[in-house]
Amino acid sequence: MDAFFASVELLRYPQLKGLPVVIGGGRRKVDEMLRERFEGVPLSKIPPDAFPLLKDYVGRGVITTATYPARQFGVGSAMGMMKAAKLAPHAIVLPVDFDEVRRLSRTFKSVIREIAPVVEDRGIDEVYIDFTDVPGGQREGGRVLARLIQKSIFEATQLTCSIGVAPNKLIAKMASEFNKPNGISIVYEDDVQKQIWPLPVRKINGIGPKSEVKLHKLHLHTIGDIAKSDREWLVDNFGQSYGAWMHDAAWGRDDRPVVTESEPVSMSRETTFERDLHAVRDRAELGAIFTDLCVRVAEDLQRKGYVGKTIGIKLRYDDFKTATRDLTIEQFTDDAKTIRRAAGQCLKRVDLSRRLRLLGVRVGKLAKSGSEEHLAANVGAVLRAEEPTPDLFS
DNA sequence: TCTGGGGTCCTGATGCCA
DNA sequence: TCTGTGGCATCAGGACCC
Repeated sequence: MDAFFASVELLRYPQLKGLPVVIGGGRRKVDEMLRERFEGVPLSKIPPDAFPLLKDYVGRGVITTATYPARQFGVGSAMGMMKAAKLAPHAIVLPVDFDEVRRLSRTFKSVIREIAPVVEDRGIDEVYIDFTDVPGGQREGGRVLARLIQKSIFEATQLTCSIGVAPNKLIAKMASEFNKPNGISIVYEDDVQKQIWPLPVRKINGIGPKSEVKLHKLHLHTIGDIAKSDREWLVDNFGQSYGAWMHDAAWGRDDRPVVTESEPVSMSRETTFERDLHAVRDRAELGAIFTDLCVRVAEDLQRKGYVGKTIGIKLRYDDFKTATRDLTIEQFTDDAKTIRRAAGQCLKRVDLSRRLRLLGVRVGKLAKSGSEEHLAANVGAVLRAEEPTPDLFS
């Protein structure tokens, strides 16, 4: 198989080119800061020197993305806003416009599907493409097709796009990062040792911060270090599945196909509070948030046409420790009240004496609404008029 | 000084059952 | 009746990704 990995560089504001900009933070917060001065003015019409600055940001939130000039100060994705404000106080802050991002994402993917139909969705700004059967796909090792894709995306969205071309998904993803932004990189099977092995271990998609630390402790720093270490030794240290996978990945071996269709496994809603809340002292507030989360998950399920059987909650305490509980009920549901009742049961099984910073509600074990699976489970099940059992938040 | 929100997948503990 | 064993489902936590 020959694979492309393509990712678009989202959100370009021409008037901010070359300036340090961070996008993210609490949406409401940034909107408030903007509204103080620019009620109803579109972002593209606001002059650069009028945007709110990071130093004036107060509250919780993380950075979604940052321009390259902002990254020079050491800020980047997933960093807390308050920490970023210390590093780059004069960087401009922009809110994330999720509706706009989703619209661009749909266009980006449909443009690609028109050219090469075998596409795997990998989130809002990324896809894998199997171009083995695309006519002319092999010309110049894939470069001709990659250029066509870039050009078509730009015409439709004004967005640039980086593309990696390789024998499989794993290498294509790494290759796409070689030439950002708006680049094309081709890596052949024989190039793995020269081009991939010198890279830090973290560049493998699937090795995160925890594994990186562990690898460093074992004196493994580059992908080549992993490749050259003994497979069984890796298995001893990282477990059968992960150790063997890591060794294969370092050798550029990956036989995963490009998967064009998939069903969701779960749907959830969660929120971090502006200040930590206490189950007893802030009961009314927590209760309202809890109910609202259940209503929103139910709406998501209904809108997308799914029902679920496993209802779960997620709590994050003030020390950032997380607790989850779930409960599998007899019938599939997309009903807010039913979800709320089951989630309330879960709530009784966690420690509520400590302050909370986050609350979430999740519905898993999904089936298509009205599907055979759904009906078979629900038809014939005893319908009991259950009294809502009070929980701590109600 | 902290650290969003929406997901997937894996692992280990535990309990049930044949 | 007692004990062992293997398979399976459920649950909790954690790593990772965008």
